[in-house]
Amino acid sequence: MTRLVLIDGSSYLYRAFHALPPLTNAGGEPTGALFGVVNMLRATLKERPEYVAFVVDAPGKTFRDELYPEYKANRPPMPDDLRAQVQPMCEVVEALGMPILRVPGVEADDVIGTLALAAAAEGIDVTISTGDKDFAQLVRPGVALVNTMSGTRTDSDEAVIAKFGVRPDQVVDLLALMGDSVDNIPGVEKCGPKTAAKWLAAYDSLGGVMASAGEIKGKVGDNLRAALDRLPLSRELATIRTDVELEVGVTDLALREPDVDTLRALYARYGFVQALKELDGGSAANGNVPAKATIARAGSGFVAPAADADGTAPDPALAIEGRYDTILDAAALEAWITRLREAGLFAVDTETDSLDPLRANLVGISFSCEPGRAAYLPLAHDYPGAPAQLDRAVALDLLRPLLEDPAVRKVGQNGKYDLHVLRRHGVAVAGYSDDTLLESFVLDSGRARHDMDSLAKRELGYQTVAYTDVAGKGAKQIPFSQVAIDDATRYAAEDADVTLRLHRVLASRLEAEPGLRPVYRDIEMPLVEVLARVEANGVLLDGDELRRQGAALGRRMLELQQRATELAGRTFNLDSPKQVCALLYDELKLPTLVKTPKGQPSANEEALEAIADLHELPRVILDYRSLAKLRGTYTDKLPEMVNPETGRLHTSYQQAGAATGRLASSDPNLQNIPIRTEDGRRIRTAFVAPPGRKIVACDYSQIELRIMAHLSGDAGLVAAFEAGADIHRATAAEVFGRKLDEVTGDERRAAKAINFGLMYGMGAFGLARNLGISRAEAQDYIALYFSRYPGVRDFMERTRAQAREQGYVETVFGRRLYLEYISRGTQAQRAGAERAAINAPMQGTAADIIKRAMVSVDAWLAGQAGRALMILQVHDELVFECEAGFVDTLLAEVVARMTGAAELKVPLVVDSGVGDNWEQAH
DNA sequence: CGGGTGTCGTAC
DNA sequence: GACGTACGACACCCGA
Repeated sequence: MTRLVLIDGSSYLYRAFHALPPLTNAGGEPTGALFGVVNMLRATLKERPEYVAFVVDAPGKTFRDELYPEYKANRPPMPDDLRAQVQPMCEVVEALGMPILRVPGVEADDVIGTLALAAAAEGIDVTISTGDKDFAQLVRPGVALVNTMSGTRTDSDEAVIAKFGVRPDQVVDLLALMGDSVDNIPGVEKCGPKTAAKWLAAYDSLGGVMASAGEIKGKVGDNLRAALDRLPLSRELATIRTDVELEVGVTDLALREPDVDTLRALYARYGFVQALKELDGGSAANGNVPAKATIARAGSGFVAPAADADGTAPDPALAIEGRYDTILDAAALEAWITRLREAGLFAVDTETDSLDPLRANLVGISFSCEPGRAAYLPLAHDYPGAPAQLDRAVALDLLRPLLEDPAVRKVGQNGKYDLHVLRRHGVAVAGYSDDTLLESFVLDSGRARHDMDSLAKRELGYQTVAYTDVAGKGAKQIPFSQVAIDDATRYAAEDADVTLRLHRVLASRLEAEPGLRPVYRDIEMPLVEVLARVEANGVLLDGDELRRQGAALGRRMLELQQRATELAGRTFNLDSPKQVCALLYDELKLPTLVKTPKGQPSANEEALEAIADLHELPRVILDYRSLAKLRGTYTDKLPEMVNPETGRLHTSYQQAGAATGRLASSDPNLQNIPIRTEDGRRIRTAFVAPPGRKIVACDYSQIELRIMAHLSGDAGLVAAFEAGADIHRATAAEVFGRKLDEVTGDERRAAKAINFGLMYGMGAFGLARNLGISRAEAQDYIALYFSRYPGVRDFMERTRAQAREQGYVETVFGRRLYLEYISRGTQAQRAGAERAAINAPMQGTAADIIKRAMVSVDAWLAGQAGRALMILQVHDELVFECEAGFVDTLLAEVVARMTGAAELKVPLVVDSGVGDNWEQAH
């Protein structure tokens, strides 16, 4: 299909100017905005569209100034440093072969709008490249928006709705209601995107909103009525014209061949190293940049500060002056490689341009094999005036034998990240033997933070250079590739240096704890690479299915919203607990039966459920909320997170995530995908296997209760599990004095609540609330339970005592959880610590067991040539993607390895399922 | 506009 | 005060 890309030049120039630091080239000319725009243009041209136009505003007044003299009156004049970059920008655009359009009397927006619709009408695929949200009004079949700076694409009604909460044809209405302080367009006071979208959802259009202005209550309603006269004008100002008389047509906008010589001269003049490289076919930069004669320099030089009063006393020997090299040529790199190899163990750290290791580009690597001595190897620093660096592929080829040698040990801080990055750049690291994050986690889970800055402060009394010190923060943050190499060396080499020093301290502490060593060496370290593989495998997501579900949920939400408005007699934000409380309790005078932890009236599920018999509204809010949750957290978010490189969804597992030893999952969290309700469970149908493959799910049956049986040794509980009984039914039979087959549904439900409640340290109060019975009855149940399972009572008492005496509790495999508040702090804090103490051995042992199973299963999978992949872990469940013909083999092997991961006093049982998607596999 | 807090809700 | 471990969405508030 023929493509046309329309670039909103003015928008990018302004955005790049504000987003990037005030860079200059060697001659002192400002280049920051130019640099941003050039990078954007290079990215755009990679797609080689047939037609392209770079559209900028022409000087002079436009029809909008005629309509409204105050239009853009608040705009400050263009800063001189930006103005100076306009001409160079046009030269680069010309040299790249792009037509530039400047039309007097209208704005660039109107030119873009007109061309976009004209081209789309001819069947051309139009992409508008802009950072300006106003263009969402133009989205329709054949017209898409991209924002190259943020990497977002808006190409459908659904995408616009996801972003703004309204359809493309409602965008101008939304903009009119909101107003725009930058362009000085008046809107409705206190009406932001949320309020405007809500009104438009209820009344469809600006006309509808204006006609119903009388119904809208509150201060914003008054503001709306005050603004009624102005709104038509605001709407006109916000409307992008699509009928401008133009002298050019789409066919005049063909992309020409670039003028390479001119480009080379321009890039060299402004110091755009990366762009130059690309121009010359990706080879190292040539004579236009300083020759690469630089040698490794010693001594960026810093002195570690003395420990702060609140830090533990540092070993003075550690506070030595660091000597950090920057490696810029092959000779220096080879010298370092020799040094690292001879050391036998070294710390390594990668620097990249993203927190997501599955998207990050490698910018540099640092090493250290001796405290205070480290090197940084920059590979892709790209800013005006950046020195020539070793070619990334060449440097990695030199490093590969070292990094892939299992006999040379590597230490990292959260090395899973670096393993991912290096793997994606063609290096399969071997010999990854130690991780300071995990050393700290195993030594001190529960009491301490394990990030490098905290560790350095606590263990070394040393304040590291913060990332934000070199890269800035918030809107001013720059990618690491634009950090000056000297600053980068100071930061990155220090990371490697500190990692190595931390390892020395933590490894010797670990050495002194024989009970903890196996947890670290046999469970956590082997798991690092397993998790990296699981994350890299990812899961295939049916994004269209989720988008369909999201749209359906949206329709139901709209109905509920309208119903809520009727019942309330006014509009309100259903998503705001505060507004819901004001409405239900202040206006409708419903009783406040539940309070938040801070003592305020609550609008949570329990509270609304409690008043659902008194009024129809609480039920509507509850229904709305359950749908809003699914849409906001899952159906709309997950498809956005699919990795474009792999086409799959990759979570990140935090190995030091939960103090008990459990993993945590994030970005996205795939450990809390719904399953309990039908609407929720449907989301799992979108976690699919590709053609010819199946999803296989294997989960431990009642693993924590089995561990409770093991730890307590309670004869009754152990016997029940050995008999293979339905444990909740068996508990009910014991507690209520029934035969197994006489247990009623309610009795089993109560027994289940007791079983789970006990594991969480719940008391009579909680059980009563849970089961809707009196506290006295709940107390009776618990007493009865303990009389039938006396071993469990003893175990809990023992655990509490151990926690108080030692300050920690242990899992079956020796993992410790320290409980800071077990013998100090408030009464509530101590009670909380006791509950955590009771829960941790069970939750933590379950975590140990599945981690061991994962290591074992992964070792087997490694020999199966990809016929099956481990793709998810959800605390007691492992999920695989597997060739259809290999399912039986996989199941046999996985079940054996999961059940064999621990020898307890009761058997471990694994349930499994197979299907085309995760829902079916249950 | 970004960070921090509060509230709510999903999983095991 | 009263059920353990997580992550994350949205609203709201504050300060730049």
